[in-house]
Amino acid sequence: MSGTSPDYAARLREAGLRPTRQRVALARVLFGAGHRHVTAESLHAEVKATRIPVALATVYNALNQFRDAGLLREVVVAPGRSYFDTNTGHHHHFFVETDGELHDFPSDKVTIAGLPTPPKGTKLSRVDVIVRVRR
Amino acid sequence: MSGTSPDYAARLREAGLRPTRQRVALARVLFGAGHRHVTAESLHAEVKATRIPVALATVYNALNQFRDAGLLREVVVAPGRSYFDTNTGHHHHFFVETDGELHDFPSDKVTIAGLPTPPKGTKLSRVDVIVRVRR
DNA sequence: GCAGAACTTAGAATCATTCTAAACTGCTTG
DNA sequence: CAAGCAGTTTAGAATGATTCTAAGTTCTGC
Repeated sequence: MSGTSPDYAARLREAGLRPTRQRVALARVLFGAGHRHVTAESLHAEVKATRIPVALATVYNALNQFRDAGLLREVVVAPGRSYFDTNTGHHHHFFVETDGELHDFPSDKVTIAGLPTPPKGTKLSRVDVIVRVRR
Repeated sequence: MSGTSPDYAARLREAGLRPTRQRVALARVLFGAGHRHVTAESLHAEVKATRIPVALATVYNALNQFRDAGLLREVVVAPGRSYFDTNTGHHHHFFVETDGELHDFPSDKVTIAGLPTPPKGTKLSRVDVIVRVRR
């Protein structure tokens, strides 16, 4: 067995989070294989399948903490439907309205020009572009 | 009394909606004065203040119908928070994350170049740009 | 090892939204 | 204009997602 398996505990510690059994399990699923889009429910199901006991509330807690720590980005596409994206770099989204699928696309080629300056007293947080398509 | 007061009943009928007492009351508040951003709750409060009895469920129904009829546009900015915008023309949004305010800005000057083509089998519905800022 | 803080948990609570079933109302026709 | 009926409204229950609570559990530093 064994190649280099990432040290999730260390990753969490760097983010200021205590590496508990369930946070490590969640991190493993989230960051173990390419970029992902998950909901609390879907992630909960996946982690339970690894036979590590995790309460749904813990998944919510962890997702919020990971997001606050910059490990995840939250994408809100439809009312009552919030995805967490493991890709925290610059990129935008396709959202297939008819079946709720979300896909990344890189922002390399995309240029947005002519945005007005933010209202005074505010500073830019980020610009979300969601390309909505339907089947 | 009286200047030219818009005929909301006719407007609703054109949209294929029966002009009932409460739909007319809602339309009056929504379309009576410039562009607006409302939530079901905020609109409900406003209409009740005009002394026309409306149930919250009716406000939800009407907002959904108005949206489907193209009289409104729905903007999803944060989980569990959905706004309806009376401006259905091309424009984008500022969202002040720290206090939940939403502001329009015209898309005249804004150009988005380099968007990839939609996944095959899908057709473009619309492109949302949300500029998130914080105080 | 141990204390204490941080974390997890089951289940209750909350919030926004939708559903249900019954009462009502606008519209069409006679 | 009376009748009838489909389309609407309504209060309240139901749902679904998320958060809170209070109590038990587990990390971490000493």
